[in-house]
Amino acid sequence: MTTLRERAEVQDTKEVTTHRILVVDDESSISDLISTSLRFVGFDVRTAANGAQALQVAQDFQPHAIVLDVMLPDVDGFEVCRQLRSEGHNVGVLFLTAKDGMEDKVAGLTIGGDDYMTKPFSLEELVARLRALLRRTGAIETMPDDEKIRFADLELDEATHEVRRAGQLIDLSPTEFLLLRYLLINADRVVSKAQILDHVWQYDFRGDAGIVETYVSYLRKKIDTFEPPLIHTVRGVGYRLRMPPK
Amino acid sequence: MTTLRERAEVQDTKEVTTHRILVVDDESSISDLISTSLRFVGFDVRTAANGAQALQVAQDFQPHAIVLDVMLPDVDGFEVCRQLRSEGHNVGVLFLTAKDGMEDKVAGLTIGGDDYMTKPFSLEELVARLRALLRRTGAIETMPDDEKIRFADLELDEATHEVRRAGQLIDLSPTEFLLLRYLLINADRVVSKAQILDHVWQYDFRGDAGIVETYVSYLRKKIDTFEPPLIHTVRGVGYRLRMPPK
DNA sequence: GGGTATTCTCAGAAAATCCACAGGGTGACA
DNA sequence: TGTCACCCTGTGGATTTTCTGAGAATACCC
Repeated sequence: MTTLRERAEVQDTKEVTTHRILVVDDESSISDLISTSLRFVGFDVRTAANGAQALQVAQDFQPHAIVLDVMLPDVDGFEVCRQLRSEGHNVGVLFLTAKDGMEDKVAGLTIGGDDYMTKPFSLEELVARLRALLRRTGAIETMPDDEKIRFADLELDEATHEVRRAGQLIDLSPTEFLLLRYLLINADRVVSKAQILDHVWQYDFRGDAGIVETYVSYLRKKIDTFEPPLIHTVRGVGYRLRMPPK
Repeated sequence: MTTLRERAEVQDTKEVTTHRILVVDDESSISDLISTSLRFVGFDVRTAANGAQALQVAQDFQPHAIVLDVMLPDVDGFEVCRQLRSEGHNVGVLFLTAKDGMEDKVAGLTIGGDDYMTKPFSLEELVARLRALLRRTGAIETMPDDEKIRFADLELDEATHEVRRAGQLIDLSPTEFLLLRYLLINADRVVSKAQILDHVWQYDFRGDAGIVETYVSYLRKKIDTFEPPLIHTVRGVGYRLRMPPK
């Protein structure tokens, strides 16, 4: 399996107070991928490869949130979660599940402030969900407006998943939303198609980078029919969200 | 394989705190080319020819960044990277990949601040990407303005890929951008056409040096329509960016 | 189940870029 | 002032990159 890594961005959203995240997964490729990604956006990350280890690490790491695979070699994720809670750890948990029949079961078990995602997922989404989780569990105290990303007359609301341009509501598909979000987070800087692919698409996507062009085209049709256009292509390099040059 | 046709350049941007870079490639022609180039710009370079050696050297060299070919005789670059990280080396990696079937394997290379380039590349670009990598991984502490290179009323922004003359935005093609960047880095110094060719063009470029004249001409048409002209030719020697003598 | 939305591939068109080449300029120097 | 080497720049074709529409495959929703 490929180890994922690379590049440069999201300085904007670096965590101010560094939050501690525990990542629990027995596949090292996955936990590497996740922890690299989370570290990069500014979290303090520790990993565990099984339930026992998870409990142990949680004890002295005292994480603010846990990314927890439900399928572990020893006990399953739910059990780990239960034990943590009974030991008084009051942390949010983001469950990871394979894409089998389990989904409903997981959904039922994530009653509190918890959440779950099915593998494979996009790293952008992982980060977004984790932040939302931290907010819900009070680990991040948030101003009411804090969940909106703005650029020019463009506004993206994390909480409601609404996007507006010039006040007007715009309907985006999930992928379009993630792409726009990534562009917004990196507003004004050039991001390459490879970067976009790595962050917005599921980590096991093996297709061509041409898909990015297609989605940029979709996005333009939806948000850049307004004036002025905000999505600009930097030939040979990538794309960039920017205000019209003055 | 090409050797550097001429030496001596880029003193301006010598690293202040010398950064240690580990170059890992089994083709000695490539690793020579790279390490020579990096040493010139002021890095402290060490090389390794395979994965095992890389791990070993990394251990006592403690590099700030690694230039890592993914195709190695023993283990592949991804594995090397993973092992490094699991040993606690928290360094940025700039992967080098061949232009062929690698495309799908390339997925995920830009996740954690790392980057990749496909061979063949231009040395200018290598250095630029490496610097960006060091900035991202915090090995270079950066002022917000640090990604701009200025000379007179000329300004080149690495992050946005914008170039301005007298505040006015100027649109450059990728090669024009690299060329201008090279001239800017060597501002006030004469650079020969051979040097330019070696640094700006891909290292396997087999064409005529006359191409440099063509591109200088392009550049002049775009940035030297302003007064005063900044690109000066030093007959028989090369080109030089300079302010008009008063 | 059927209809709709979404994702992704593919391929042609359009545009930008790259590069070779060649004629005309220009500076250096005798 | 003539000559020569070097340099500038326009032309044009090949190549690369990007955009976009059409359609197949899939997922989602009622």
